[in-house]
Amino acid sequence: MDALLNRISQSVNLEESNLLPLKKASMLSEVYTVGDRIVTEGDITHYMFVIEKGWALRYRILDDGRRQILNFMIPGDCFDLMSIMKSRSDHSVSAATTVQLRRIKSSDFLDIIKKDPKLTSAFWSVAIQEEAVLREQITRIGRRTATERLAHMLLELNQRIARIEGELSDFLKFPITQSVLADALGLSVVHISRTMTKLQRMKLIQVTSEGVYILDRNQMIGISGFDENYLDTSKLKLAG
Amino acid sequence: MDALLNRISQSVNLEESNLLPLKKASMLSEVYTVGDRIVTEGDITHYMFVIEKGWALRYRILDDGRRQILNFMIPGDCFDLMSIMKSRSDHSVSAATTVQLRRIKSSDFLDIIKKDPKLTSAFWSVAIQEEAVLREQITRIGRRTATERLAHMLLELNQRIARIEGELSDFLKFPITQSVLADALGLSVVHISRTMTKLQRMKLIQVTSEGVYILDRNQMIGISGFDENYLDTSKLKLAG
DNA sequence: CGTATTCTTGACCGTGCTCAAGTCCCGTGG
DNA sequence: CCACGGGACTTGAGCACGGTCAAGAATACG
Repeated sequence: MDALLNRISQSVNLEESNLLPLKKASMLSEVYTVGDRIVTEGDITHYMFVIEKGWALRYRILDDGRRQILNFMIPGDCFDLMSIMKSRSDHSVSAATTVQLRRIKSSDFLDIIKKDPKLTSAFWSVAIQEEAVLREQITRIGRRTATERLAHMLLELNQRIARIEGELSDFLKFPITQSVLADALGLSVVHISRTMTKLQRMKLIQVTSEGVYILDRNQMIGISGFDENYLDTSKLKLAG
Repeated sequence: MDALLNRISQSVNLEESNLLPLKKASMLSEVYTVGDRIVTEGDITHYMFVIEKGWALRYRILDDGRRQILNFMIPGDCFDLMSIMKSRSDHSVSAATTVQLRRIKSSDFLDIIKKDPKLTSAFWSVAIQEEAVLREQITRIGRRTATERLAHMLLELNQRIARIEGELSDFLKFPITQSVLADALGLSVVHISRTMTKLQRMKLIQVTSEGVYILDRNQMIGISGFDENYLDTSKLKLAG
């Protein structure tokens, strides 16, 4: 429950007590390992999921096998909030690392948040952020160069991790292959490799098998046009 | 109110009576003309808007002037549902044609939909579709070629118009300059022009000053990988 | 009717792709 | 413990898709 609490209490002052009903109604899922599919395109899921541990990917596959990663999901991220409408999923979700989920029946979820305005507010905030992440992804792949895309993506993930960990670290633990990164950024694997090398030669990052050190954040921000206020929802509240 | 009614009654059986409270609490905006900004990045809007007439654009501008159109908004589309969280807008909205809006205070909107489960359901559905449109945009610009992107975009707009007009027409009234189309598809104006010409030479479309005739829908679908079930929300309902 | 914007077309260029070979790393089995 | 195999990453060479620049035509607008 910690992942969820951390996530949604950024924008709304929640107590453990607000989460109790969710906790009761939800259960931990089996553990998924790398590559396991959690949701398949076309499915109707009857659950809302929260990532407790690990990273997951939302993606679509085109007829000829091309893959587009829509976004990365990290602990505290929720999906599919939209399952409460019983619609078919237009994309798949799979585990990028070992993943532990918490799941709650859509109908229970709906009942619970309807009864607690703070929870309603919290999940609206989650939905807002989800859309913001998608919009950022659109401008990234639509109008930025390869170098900008990569730097921007690393900064975004670094920042999103910071929000759940409570502090901004210069080390981004990054369990993602270059092949996944390529499909996220609309580039080829080869070009991702070259671009990573380029960023390292520029002394902006250092790559290890565990992740990426951000050596010069200011210059990274400069070349990528990253917005430091991105996802700053600390001052959100429900209209009324 | 017709635009809104048409839009949301696809997924939920709504009567005029469901909309009455919204009608009472909302008002028609002044008319915007081409290029007028409706929302500016960084604004906190206190209103939810519905497009009654005309087309609008959501977009972001990068520091050096590059522009990315996030999506096209047509009659019946709503924004910003998210204003109920009082967050700053991370993008701008402007009129692509003469635009007439209906606006309703976020707080009133929230009160009204909370009282009517059908309305709650209807607007969840709107939010789902909004996200689906963004995801489609990501795969389009991330993993499709210029020709595929253009054909796919035309089919999407054709389909979205069909949903509000009630029937699928082979003529798409298209009030958009190639410059806007370029910024939507992550391409240059010059390349949009060449690609339109190419589609015409292939006898897939015919372009007039008023819009685009879709001459061979099947082949268009074939080359673009368009999903005909896209946004088919006719069977959605609220979990419970 | 003149000016500005949009669209078209050509020539050239460059970012990023493809193909291919080679290295590194790690897990598995002999 | 080493040999093997597979996946991930790197690097080079050549190419192509789409960008840029520029000039001219068409269209819209004041």
